[in-house]
This record gives sequence, structure tokens and C-alpha cells, in this order.
Amino acid sequence: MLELIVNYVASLFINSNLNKDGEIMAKEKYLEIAKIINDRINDGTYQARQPLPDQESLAKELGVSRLTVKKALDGLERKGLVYKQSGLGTYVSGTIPIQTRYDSPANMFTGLRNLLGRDNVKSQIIKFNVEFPNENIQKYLCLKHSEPVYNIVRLRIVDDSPLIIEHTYMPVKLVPNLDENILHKSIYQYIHKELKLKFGHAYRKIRACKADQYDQKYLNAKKSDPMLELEQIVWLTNGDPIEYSTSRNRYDQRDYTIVENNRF
Amino acid sequence: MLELIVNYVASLFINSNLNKDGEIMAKEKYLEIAKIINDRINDGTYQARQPLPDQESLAKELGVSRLTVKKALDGLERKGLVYKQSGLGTYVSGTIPIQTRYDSPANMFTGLRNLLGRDNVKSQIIKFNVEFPNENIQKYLCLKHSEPVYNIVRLRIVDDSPLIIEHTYMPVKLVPNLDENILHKSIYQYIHKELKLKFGHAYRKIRACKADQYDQKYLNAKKSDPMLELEQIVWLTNGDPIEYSTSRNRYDQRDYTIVENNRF
DNA sequence: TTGGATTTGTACGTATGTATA
DNA sequence: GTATACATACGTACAAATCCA
Repeated sequence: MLELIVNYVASLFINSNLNKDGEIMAKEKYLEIAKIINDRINDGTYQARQPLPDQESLAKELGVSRLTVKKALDGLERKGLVYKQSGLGTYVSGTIPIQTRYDSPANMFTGLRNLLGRDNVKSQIIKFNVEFPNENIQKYLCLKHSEPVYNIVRLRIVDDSPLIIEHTYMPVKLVPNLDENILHKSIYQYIHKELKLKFGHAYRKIRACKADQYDQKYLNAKKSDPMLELEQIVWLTNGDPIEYSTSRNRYDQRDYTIVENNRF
Repeated sequence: MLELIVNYVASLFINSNLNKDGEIMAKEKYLEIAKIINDRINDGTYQARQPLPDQESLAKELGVSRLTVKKALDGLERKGLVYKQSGLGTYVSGTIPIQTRYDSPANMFTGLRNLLGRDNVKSQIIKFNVEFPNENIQKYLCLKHSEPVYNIVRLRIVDDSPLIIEHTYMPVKLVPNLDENILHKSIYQYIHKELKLKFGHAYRKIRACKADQYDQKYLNAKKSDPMLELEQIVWLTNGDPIEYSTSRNRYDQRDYTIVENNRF
């Protein structure tokens, strides 16, 4: 089974610069603080189920105001890394006993190559067309029939073993000049780094279904094997839908994980 | 197929009081504001893809400071209801074209009865034991062998049709005096309203699997049918794990949906 | 039961920065 | 360049939750 090394929080700091030592540095102070605290949790400075220093102390130590510390902690709490108890303090969350190295977070705006490491992911292009969108795709991506979309089917291969069939539609007008070279690497990388577009939110549906011809051919699924399917629409921060896709996984190779938080 | 009527945001206001007119009223101003804006989006006062009044105007109109409005909008943005563009304004998110009335949000801390309506959900108790936890359950719920757990298997029946098999473990010390009467209704209701406990966060795994004997017997699944399984641990706001459970669904009756946001 | 100490949460004001048209 | 609107950051004051003596 596929082994993943996931740092949920690393993805928080994609809007960051490099300082003179080549280290990741967020532009905003609260992200800096969040990263420092996150690192201290990871390196064991702050232990699971133990309290962090209070906000005032952290503020003093790190040279920011208490509210900036609070904003950082709020974010880390929403990600499930810490929990806060009014009147008591802020604590490091306990380890997650059902989490394994094979878990694959569903909340990923960064793409598979970013998650698994660029050298581990290869892509076989099964289909790469430009076409006028049918009625469904028009609806999903807010397009007119005259506005073309890419129709892409890729087999994502991890450690030389076929893992996912991804079927992706994207508006040409939002992602110009897509080519096979990019498809072999990472579309998300291209969208973020080259086009400077930023994902805002996504709606995802996860379901089980039966293996179809593609699954059997490309993922070596048996006809009687269940499949795990993720269907999603992804929007940019300006509200435009940029992607409609379905990803099909073998039931014995992948599951999707979610960290939820009961806070506003 | 099961028809759900979901209001994602309603669950935001569970920490609320009733005012003299019996209306839901949050204690905190920013929750009040969020509810007002949420309602205006639902009733069409603010239209999809259209800008809201700017924060300053809303603050003035609603008699709070701009930062309180911002805090409300930040929360609504994280839930996917609005998106903000620095320098431009705050906009109502577009409708979600792949969302159907059958979707079932995975991010539910409120329980099935709350989601579907109390009159629509019945529960058949297949198993209700108290026992000493095995090694796995000890690990999942941070318990010693000497600390008993409930071992509960319920068939959840919606509109007289069997929908889910839920297998739940809960520590007796955190949920005292559980009885069959409560199991027939809602455990979550009992935990929230009677015991005054509050859920903090959850870790969920969603996978596809093959139908087992239980699925075939109670959900009328065929042997060759895929099943959709949700496995989760739920923690209280004080960091204690309170629930380990697995829920199995027929592949043709349910999918799990997620709204994700790319913000800190 | 009460009161004090500690810690987090809410709310507002203000100033400045940043993104966009 | 200018105007607009949202974001960050700090300060301050007070409220609410928790624990302990």
C-alpha cells in the first residue's frame, strides 16, 4: 500500500517567502507565529496533551501582541493541532491513533506531487483533448457552450504502481497554454506558480462504486472490486470555478481522511 | 434514495439562546451578525456571485464595529458561503451545481436525527453491551483495560428504510447512564443537552469496502455490492476522546460531502 | 459557597498595509 | 495615481470560564 508522509500544516504556509537563510518565512506575523508553534509541536518542545505557554508569555517571547498569538492559535486549533479551554489554557492535541502513513487527506489544494514528493509521482496521459463543454460541464464550470474546456484523463502512478485515474475538466480561458509537459508534472504547480492563481474553496463528494472498464484496465481492479470515487469542484478565490474532476481509487489502496473542527 | 435537507450553517449556532420571541439568538455579537448575513443569503436578499455591502456599511447598519463584521464574514467564508477579495469586496458564493438533496455532509457533529429531522429517524438496537475495551479500543479512546466502554451497534432507519449500520464505542465514564431509551433517540442529543459536553474535533476516514454478513442481513446489500465506510474518532473540547465508531452505508444510498476552504 | 487568580474570549478603536479597478 | 475595500497589528477594557484556597 502507498505510504504517505503528510504534514497537514505545511500547506498553510504556501503563501510564504524565503528569508536570507533560505528558510520559509511567511509575510504575515500570525503565520510566522503559527509556523513556530507548529514546529515546536512537531519537534517535541510542546508535548501532546500538555499546555502551551499562555498567550501573554508567547506574545512576549515572540515579540508580538497577544491577539496575534491568539490568531495563530485559532488557526492551529481549526486544523486540529491544538485545542483551547477558556480559563485554562491551550493544549497540544493528542496523537491520532487511527492515523497511518497511508492516509490521504481529502483537504488538499496542493496536488498529488506536492503531497507525495515530485519524484514519486508519474502521470500517464490517457486523454488530452480540448472540446466544447456539454450541458453538465457548462453547469459545473459556469461556462457557455462556446467556451472550450480541457478534457484530461490521467493515470497517476506512484512508485511505479498505478494509483488513481483522474478525470479533469478545466476552462481553457482560466488555464491557458496547458501542454503535455505540464500534464506529466503537476497542473496545480502550473496554476499556482506560473499563472499565480489561488484556490479558494472546494466541494467534494466521496462515494463507493463498482469497478468499470477503465478501472479494470488501468488500475488492475477486479470486476467485483469496490472503487472509491472523489468528485469535486474547485473554485478560485475570485469565485470562478476552475476544476471539475473525478478521481477513482482502488478500495484497497486509498482512503480519504478529514480533520473536522466544531468551531466557527 | 434518501432526501436530505441540509443547512450547513445552522450547526454553527448551536451555542445559542432563545430570545423572548423564541428565536435563536447567539450570545456573541459576531455569531448574531453571521446568522443575520446567513439568513439574508438564504432568503435571497444577497444574491449568488453578487457583492455584500462593505464591512463598514454592515457595521453601521447592524450597530457593531467593522472588526465584528469581519469576524462574522471570516467564519462564513471558512464555511464556503462567501468569498472575499481584498480590495474589492465580499461576495456570495455561487450555488454548487453538484450538490443534491441527497448529499450528506461528513462534517456533522450534530447527529443523524438533527440532520434529518427527529421524526424521520428510527434506530434498531442490534447490540448494546458494556465491556472492558480490547487493546485497539484502549488505544483509540485513551483508556485502561479496567475502564469500561459501551459497545453499541445500531441500525439507523430513515423513512422506514434501513440506511446505516453504526458501530460505536464510548467510554462509560464520559457518558454515564446511557440506556436503551436514549439509544432509540439520539446519543448526541443526550451528550449535548443532558451532559453538557461539547465536541471539539474529529478525525475521519472514508473508504470503500466489500459487503459483509451484517451489510447483507441488515442493509439488504448484495454480496457483490460495494459499501461506503466512515471510521472516526471524536474528541471533546477538553481533548478527551469520546467516540470511536464506524458507519457502513450502501453505495447507492449515500455519499459523504465536504466543503473545504483554503484559508488559515 | 465564595472570592481571587489565571487564562482565554469578545469587542471596539486606531493606524497602517495591500490588493484591485 | 487615486479611491475603495479588505487585512494586519497593536492596544485596551471587560467578560467568561476554570481552578483552588
